[in-house]
Amino acid sequence: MIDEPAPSGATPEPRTALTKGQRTRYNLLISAESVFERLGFLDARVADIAAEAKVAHGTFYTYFESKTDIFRAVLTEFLPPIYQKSDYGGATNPTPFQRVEFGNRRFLDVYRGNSKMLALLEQAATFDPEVKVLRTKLRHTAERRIRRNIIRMQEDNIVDPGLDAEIAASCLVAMATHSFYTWLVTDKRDYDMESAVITLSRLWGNALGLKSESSDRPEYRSVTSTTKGVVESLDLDATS
Amino acid sequence: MIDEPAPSGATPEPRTALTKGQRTRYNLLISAESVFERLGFLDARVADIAAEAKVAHGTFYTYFESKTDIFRAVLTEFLPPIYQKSDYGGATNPTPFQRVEFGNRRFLDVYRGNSKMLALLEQAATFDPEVKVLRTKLRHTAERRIRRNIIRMQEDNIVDPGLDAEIAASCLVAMATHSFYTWLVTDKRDYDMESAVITLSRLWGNALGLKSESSDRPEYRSVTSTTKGVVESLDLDATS
Amino acid sequence: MIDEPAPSGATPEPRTALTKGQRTRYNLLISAESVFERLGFLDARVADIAAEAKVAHGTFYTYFESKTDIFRAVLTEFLPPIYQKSDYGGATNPTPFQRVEFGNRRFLDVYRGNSKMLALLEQAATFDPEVKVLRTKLRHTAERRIRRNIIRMQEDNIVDPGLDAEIAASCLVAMATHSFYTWLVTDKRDYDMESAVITLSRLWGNALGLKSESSDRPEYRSVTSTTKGVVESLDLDATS
Amino acid sequence: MIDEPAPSGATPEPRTALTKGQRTRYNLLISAESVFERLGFLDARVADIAAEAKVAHGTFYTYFESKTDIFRAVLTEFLPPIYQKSDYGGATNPTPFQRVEFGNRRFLDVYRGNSKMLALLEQAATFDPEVKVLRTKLRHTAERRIRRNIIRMQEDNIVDPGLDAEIAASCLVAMATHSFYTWLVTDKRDYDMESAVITLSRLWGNALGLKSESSDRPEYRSVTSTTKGVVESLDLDATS
DNA sequence: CATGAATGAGCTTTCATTCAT
DNA sequence: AATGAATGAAAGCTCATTCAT
Repeated sequence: MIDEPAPSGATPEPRTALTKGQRTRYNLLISAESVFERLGFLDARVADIAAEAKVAHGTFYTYFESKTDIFRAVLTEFLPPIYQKSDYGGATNPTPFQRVEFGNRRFLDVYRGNSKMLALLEQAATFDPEVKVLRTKLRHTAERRIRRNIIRMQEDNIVDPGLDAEIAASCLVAMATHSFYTWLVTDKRDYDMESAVITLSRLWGNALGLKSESSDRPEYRSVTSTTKGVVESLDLDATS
Repeated sequence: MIDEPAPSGATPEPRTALTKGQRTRYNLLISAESVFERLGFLDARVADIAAEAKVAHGTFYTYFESKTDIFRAVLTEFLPPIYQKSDYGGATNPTPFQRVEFGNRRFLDVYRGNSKMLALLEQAATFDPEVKVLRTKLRHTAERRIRRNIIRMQEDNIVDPGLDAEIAASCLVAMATHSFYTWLVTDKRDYDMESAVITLSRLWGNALGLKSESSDRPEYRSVTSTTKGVVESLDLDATS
Repeated sequence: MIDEPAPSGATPEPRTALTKGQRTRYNLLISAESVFERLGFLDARVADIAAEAKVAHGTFYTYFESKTDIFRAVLTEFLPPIYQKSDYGGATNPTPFQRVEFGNRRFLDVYRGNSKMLALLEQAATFDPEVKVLRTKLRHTAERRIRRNIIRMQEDNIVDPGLDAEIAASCLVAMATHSFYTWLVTDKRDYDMESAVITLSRLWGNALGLKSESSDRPEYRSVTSTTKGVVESLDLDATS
Repeated sequence: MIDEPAPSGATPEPRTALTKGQRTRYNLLISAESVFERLGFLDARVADIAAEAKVAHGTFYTYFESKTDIFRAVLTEFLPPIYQKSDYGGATNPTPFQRVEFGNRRFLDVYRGNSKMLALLEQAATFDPEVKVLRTKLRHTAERRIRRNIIRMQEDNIVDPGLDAEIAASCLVAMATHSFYTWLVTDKRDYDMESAVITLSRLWGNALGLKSESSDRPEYRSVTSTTKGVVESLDLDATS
């Protein structure tokens, strides 16, 4: 973030010198993302992508087999980074409630910064099996991490032990992702996102029956919002 | 087949005698539903629908303006009934926890019986603005009802008063609908749905900080499942 | 032939009233034949065929699935008639030599009147498996008939009994068809076809060791040419 | 692989040391033959040939002007040798019947060993004028030689003098080449080739009315098969 | 109302060939 | 000579929609 050469949004800049071919491929990817975001998958034409990348129509097919192919490439090469674990300096000993809120805030950032891409992901998942698999994989990764956290907290006796950890994880991920998806991607609701994150996190904590050892959540008062600390619980990095 | 409207499953049969034109229109609707479920919106062709309805290709356009038109008609005329309020006989004085569980069970039934249609709804909502509006309306109706219930229960002091009722309603609807959507429509997971409903309901109740006057939820034990009683909290009927 | 409405060359005129669709299909077939003959299979474009039939490009696909499809249709619907058995009035008791000559003369007529089509058949057979099958079928039908005649004549003791009838039939059909093909289709040689048929027939008769009971072939003199009588030996009608 | 031209089967190996450029050209030819045999002319792509020769796509055009160009080169540089006169040691004084059989046997060998190439030759001749010329030239060479033999034998009074030598030669070449082509290239018939050659040769001899001075063909018995002696009658070498 | 033939814009994809490096 | 990226003309095919009968 600090010493990197100014990444533009979520799309990562290639780090090393590129051959001419790699450069063209990269330009096509960037152009495709732009065109897909502007027109959606269905209305986007290969011609649009090629034109935006300033290459001949046929050049497109030197690098990608089809519109679907480049679409998947955009998702697989540009999406994962937005889910990468981001460490955040000091923040010693976050309470469980804080961790939940950190996680949800991280989610908010991801949906805020990539709403178009995520809308594309959902759209394509409805008709492209491979994209569906990608989406399922991302979701599973998130669920797995949450599930582990729930189990650990159940062992620590600070979470309702009557909950099925796996199903609960699935439900909570559904709540967080779909809420943000609804608010930011499909419905464009004008909720105050600060309040929304706090409410969502409170529901989440309540749902688990979360009891901090040191009673970090004062009964019926808003949690203190902060983004410090390592976000672990919601890391969706598919490769981890 | 010839003199009977042949109702099937959730699709409502017309109640009164139909003119020939109405009959043809109805046949087209039924066929469209079948074709859309089989092929998805994008791969379905008007020709398929006409063929399945045993009418000439051109006849289609006597009744519907376009493929999108009949698609919307299928959704608006066949979907609403699946969200109809279903009263459930006796069941006197259900506890709040029971009501939550009843609601979620009703949700389960809806997703179980209409997974294809609901998948179509999601798919079409990603590229058809009118369908998107329809989906948003259905969701709002559900959220409104939940919100009212939350507010009422907050007034009765049996729900966490620190929660923003509107946002909480949105989150909880997201959790329930998206969980079922994931489990039954997109991922086809083999979770035991009985356990899933119970876990989901428990999370829901916990999230709200639900306290029954008569302590209806024994600490850390599964709720008794029943489908009797009137499902109010999740009624999505857009007309109500 | 006499009371029919002026058939044009080898292409048969439809006999009954045609619906609009059948008329269009027929026009496309006629146009396709013309275009294929003019440009060959490879250079012919669907657009050319549609244009020649004066229909929209898309109309083509109402009747045929692809260029290959209509090509096969042209061959299967227009070729078989050119091989149909043609009776030829009186000519009582043709001698075996006369029958051979009749057959070859019939062959000549077929190749003369349909050289373009037969060139197309050969061309397409080199890359279209179905056309190859068609060609093989036509050839087999011819071989079968010749074989039967050879066997019968061997039984009558007027043909070299040391010949394998099947292989001999295959060789003789190869000789006749490929000679005419070379002379008339590929090389356009300016041989006098009258002499050519006579020489070919004499070779054929010699090859079989043909001995007429009444010595119909005067030693070393040209046979009398005639086209009367029923041509049986070379009937290639695949349906018989 | 590196310092050897790797000759394979019928394809002639270059005899002298090659420059790097010549080596590349040769590799391209070998690769082209392989690719054409595998895919046919139409489906073969320049890219395939270059890839198989392990050179860059563009390098192809340093050596050949087009796909058609290298195709012709393959035919002219690799086909002629297969028609080379092959002397066959001792075999003193072959009878005319033996010579016919030798010739047909030689033909059989050629078609057996080069069916793919000969199929390609036929295919390309249907759409490439230059290849057509090549094919006609090969055929003419064969016909010329047969014609000379026929004339000589007619002068020797051992062949039917009523036959037009040129047309007869054309017919007999058609019979032999097209029979083998049908049996081995297009139809893949499972005739016993030994019997086939004998039948074919017998027909050939009969057709010419061949009378050996010393009656070399015992009435209705198979000729003795041998491949010894110089094959003259069917030598197709276009350069002779 | 029903028919079904006709329309044609619009998209994807291929690959022989060129050319700057 | 060799490279391999870039070119772009061409063609096939689809299918929602129209319309004359």
